[in-house]
Amino acid sequence: MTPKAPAELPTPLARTRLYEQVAEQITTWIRQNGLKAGDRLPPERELAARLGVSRATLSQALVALEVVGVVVVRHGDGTVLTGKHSESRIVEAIRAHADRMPEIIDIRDALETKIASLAAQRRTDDDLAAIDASLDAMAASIEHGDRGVDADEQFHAAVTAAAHSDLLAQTMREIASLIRESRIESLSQPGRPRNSLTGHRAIADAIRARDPEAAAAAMHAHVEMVSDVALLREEER
Amino acid sequence: MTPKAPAELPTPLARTRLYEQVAEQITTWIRQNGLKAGDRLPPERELAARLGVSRATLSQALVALEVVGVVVVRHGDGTVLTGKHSESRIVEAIRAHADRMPEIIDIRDALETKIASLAAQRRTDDDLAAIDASLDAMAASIEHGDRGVDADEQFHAAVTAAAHSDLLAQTMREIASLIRESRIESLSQPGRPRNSLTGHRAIADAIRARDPEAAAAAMHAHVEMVSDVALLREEER
DNA sequence: CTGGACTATTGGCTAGGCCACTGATCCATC
DNA sequence: GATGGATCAGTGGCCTAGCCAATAGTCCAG
Repeated sequence: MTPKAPAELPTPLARTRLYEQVAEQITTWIRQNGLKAGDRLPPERELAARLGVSRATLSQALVALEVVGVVVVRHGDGTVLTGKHSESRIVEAIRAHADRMPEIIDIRDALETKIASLAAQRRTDDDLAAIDASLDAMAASIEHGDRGVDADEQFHAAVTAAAHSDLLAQTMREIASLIRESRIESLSQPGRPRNSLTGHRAIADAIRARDPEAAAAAMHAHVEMVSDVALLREEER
Repeated sequence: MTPKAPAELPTPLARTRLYEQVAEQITTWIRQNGLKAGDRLPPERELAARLGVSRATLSQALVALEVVGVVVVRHGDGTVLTGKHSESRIVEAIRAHADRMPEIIDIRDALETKIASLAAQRRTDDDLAAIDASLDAMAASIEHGDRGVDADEQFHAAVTAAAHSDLLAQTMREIASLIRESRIESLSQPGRPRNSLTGHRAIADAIRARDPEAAAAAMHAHVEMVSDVALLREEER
């Protein structure tokens, strides 16, 4: 409604709570000193004093770390580190290694191939309409000389929805941010958007025909095509 | 080292911290009153009084809920709910629906088939040795009339390791607890452990021969066999 | 050598208080 | 009328001070 959004205002200024900073300090301290599972943090009273905060605030930070699974606080004993760290999250596991593009492609292939197959079996007419709509959007986007990143995501989201599996959708969502990176890379290649659109059409047709094998094959080929770029880029460095 | 573990001692007694109970109460309260994203929690002072805890404790509970992403606490304004809930975690998403056995099988099929394929391409001799060892363990286990649940897990873990993909391994780990349930079901069927062992041998042979397609096919058949039971059980109720 | 009592250490939780931020309202100014 | 400043009530942020409760180690009696 705002009459012409004014470019981009400074920034909403990300303000942090004290406990967040404290938690941050503690984790860096853990990393720097190379503490491992089973090691103990200093007593709350001492740690609070050293960090210059009250015990209450430190306690909040420990609650946060406990929820995330970095430490476990034991009444009367102390605060000990767990081995888990925050490794329970898939994405972070990868981000740590920075460039695991091949692995991303592996899992994407595994999931999307299955998703395509299921979509061919389970899709409703509405699902199909959504998929077709995303194809149109991508075609239009390319017409305008755009790369069609959004439309690309829209297509994959529509197919995923058509598979009617919450778990698969959930897992895809978890690695979505990783996939997005490779997606942008790929679509930046000259002529790639058009190839991608062709691939999408093949997948859509197989789903329309309710042919699981063809859908899986088409999706597999599509993911492979994308991987070319990503892998190439990987070797370049 | 303990001379003969004494069956199963009572229970370590799961003690909970007050803030956990408070957080629990708040979430149930949210659910019962059907609060949605954007709605506000009562002021801390009032809420603390109503729950019969101090503001400090309530604050800890709110930190926990904030870390999990249920609420966002705004200084000077109030505590508002986010729409995210705890849906970021795959396992919990499923546990909520309790019996999503078919979905678990879908994703297991997607991941393990790919893993088998990769294992066939990338396995080292050591990987193969580990896989063979798990087969021996399962055979021995069955000899003893056991169901071989542990050996079964060991086999799949060995294959996963042979795929040399941290991301896939990580994702498998995320849904491991869910798979375990279906695994126990399956192996409880009479004669099933032996069938399972045969399936494992076929997979191992394909990996030994470095034949990705055969490995994928064998794994797919294996997962399908397991699904029979699980799906059957699903229909029974 | 076992079992119980004691004690120092450490976290759990509360009470009460002051400060900082937010949003609404009102009003002086232009 | 619109703008910008001042004010105020409500709300969270964080602190101090203190007592309670659990733990683990020590020591002693049996």
